[in-house]
Amino acid sequence: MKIKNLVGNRFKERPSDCVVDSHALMVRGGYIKNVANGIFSLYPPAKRVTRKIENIIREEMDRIDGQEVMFPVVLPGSLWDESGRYQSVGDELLRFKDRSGSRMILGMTHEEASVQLVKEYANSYAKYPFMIYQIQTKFRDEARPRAGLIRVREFTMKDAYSFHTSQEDLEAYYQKCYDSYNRIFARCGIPEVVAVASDSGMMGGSVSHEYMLLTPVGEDSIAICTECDYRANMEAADSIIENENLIPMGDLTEVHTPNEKTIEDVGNFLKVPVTQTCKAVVYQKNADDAYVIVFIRGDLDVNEAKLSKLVGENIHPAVITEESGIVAGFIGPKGLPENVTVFFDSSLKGLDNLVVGANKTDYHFTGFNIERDYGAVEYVDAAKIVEGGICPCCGKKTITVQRGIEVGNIFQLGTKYSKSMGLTYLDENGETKDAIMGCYGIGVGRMAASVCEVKHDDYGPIWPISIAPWEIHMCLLRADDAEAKAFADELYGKMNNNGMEVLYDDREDVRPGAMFADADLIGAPIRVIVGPKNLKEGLVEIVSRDKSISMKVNKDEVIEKVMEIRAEMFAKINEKVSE
RNA sequence: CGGGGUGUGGCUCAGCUUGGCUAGAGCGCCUGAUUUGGGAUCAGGAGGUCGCAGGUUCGAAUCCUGUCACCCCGACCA
Repeated sequence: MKIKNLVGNRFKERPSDCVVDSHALMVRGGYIKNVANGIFSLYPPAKRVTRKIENIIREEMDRIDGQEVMFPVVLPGSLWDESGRYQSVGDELLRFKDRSGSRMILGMTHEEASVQLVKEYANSYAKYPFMIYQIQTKFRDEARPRAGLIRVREFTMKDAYSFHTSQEDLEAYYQKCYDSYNRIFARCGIPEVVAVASDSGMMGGSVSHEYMLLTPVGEDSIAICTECDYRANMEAADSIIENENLIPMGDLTEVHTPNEKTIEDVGNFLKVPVTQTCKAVVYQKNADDAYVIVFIRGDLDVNEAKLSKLVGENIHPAVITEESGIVAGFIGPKGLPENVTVFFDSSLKGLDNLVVGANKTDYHFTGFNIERDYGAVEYVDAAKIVEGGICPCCGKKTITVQRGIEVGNIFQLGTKYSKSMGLTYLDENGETKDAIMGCYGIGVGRMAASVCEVKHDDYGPIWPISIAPWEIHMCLLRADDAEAKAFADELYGKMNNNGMEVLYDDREDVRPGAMFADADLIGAPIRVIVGPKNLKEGLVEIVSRDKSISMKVNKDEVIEKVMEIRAEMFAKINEKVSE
């Protein structure tokens, strides 16, 4: 491929609306073109990167006995009625009607389609276990796409579905997938991706993991223990709080706290540490539904994902109305209206001298003791884990919170879809059983952007050789020099004949600086520079994009040397790939 | 969905507060010349109904109203 024929412009200046580096570089490098909010076209370099990622994924899925299939992008609403998700999923599921008025959807995930596909086939225990996967376009009508290819509405995803006859078999396969994913990320040049325990959200099921690439640009917060292997999405992380009573237990006293509404204000006003206060956070499902109030230690935040699980449905911060009988800013356990559901977070356990609201405008209680003044309660875990908090695994105060991009996930679905959609089989005893399922996803475009995000410099991406759009970028510095041109053309031909992937820059009238700037944006790991000056001495320059290699070699040994460097680069990547 | 911001040639932006002749600059693009080892120089040139629709006005990129799009924060999110 000659760069002069490459479709797509490269830009010197950073587009003003790009916030993250991968987005800016992929626009500047002629990788992507925005079509609509969260919808992109890919230029050849991006397509070449994603194709390589897809091929690595294919090889690894096939390695764990996956069979590639293809589901439709457009699915009938009725199929999603069967699982109940036509109703239960929110607006990110794009619903529309076809010409006959039938309800249709754009596929955002394919559990339903996968069950539909195998329902007739998988009617006997003898057919199990098996896994099917596809690499295909998904559409999710995200509320807020952002950061280039990292969060989009339309994207390519590998999604896999496994089917089993026992939980043990699912777990064994889940482990295989877990390992397979680590191999995929290592082969794509990002072995630093970590698996974290996660909340399974709308997918349902019990056990699930997310694969996170740690970067400040990431959208998810992850609790990581610096001592042991504990890693969990903030949404799923257990919060453990040990309390000490700094103030001796006193009598319940109502105090006047005019206009002191936030718990920090009240604490300051009463000169009580915020860790000896109890705040109330009010939630509800919808605007007209009953209130759910969580009491939690004043310095902590409620984890809404965990709370939703406790409540059994998705809840959101509530709008408190006058007629509700709830006194915003002065809410306490004592004297609440009857129709509210109350939770006590375990962070309050063991505190016997609390400051709480008195359910009366401008009044709080001091000396509040939950057992004595309210009654026995069952504490729940509804708090967000905090930096420096206690590790649920090793018990030390070693939790750090980092940001990450979710590049993949795996779920043990159980029988959620097989039960609702009637995927059953006959076991050895002729009994009808529900199939047990797992599902496994990887976002291809997001992965490309993520790699760019963690492997780049100011001038462009530094692609790992396994997914680089081209392995070799050859610059001919003086295309007007007949001798140099002849040599470079011949070298280009030979490299092509040797099966090497070369992007050849033989543009005339382009100065070296511009050529190198383009090469930096393309980000090929190996650069071959042919120029008359070196050629006079029989030399050709070879450098690596990451600057770790810089050498001049005899012009007759270029191919040999490049092959050697290429092999070393692959070897370095494969070192990190576990068996 | 709530809050904030921005829409001016392909890209980055100025001009808008305080309305006024043919709407500017840099980059990119085309032609020619001179150049050529880290984004060349000179000369000439193409390209914009200032997001769109109304309104105010003798006159609107500029003021008002509406609308659309995009970006950021939040909510939401396999």
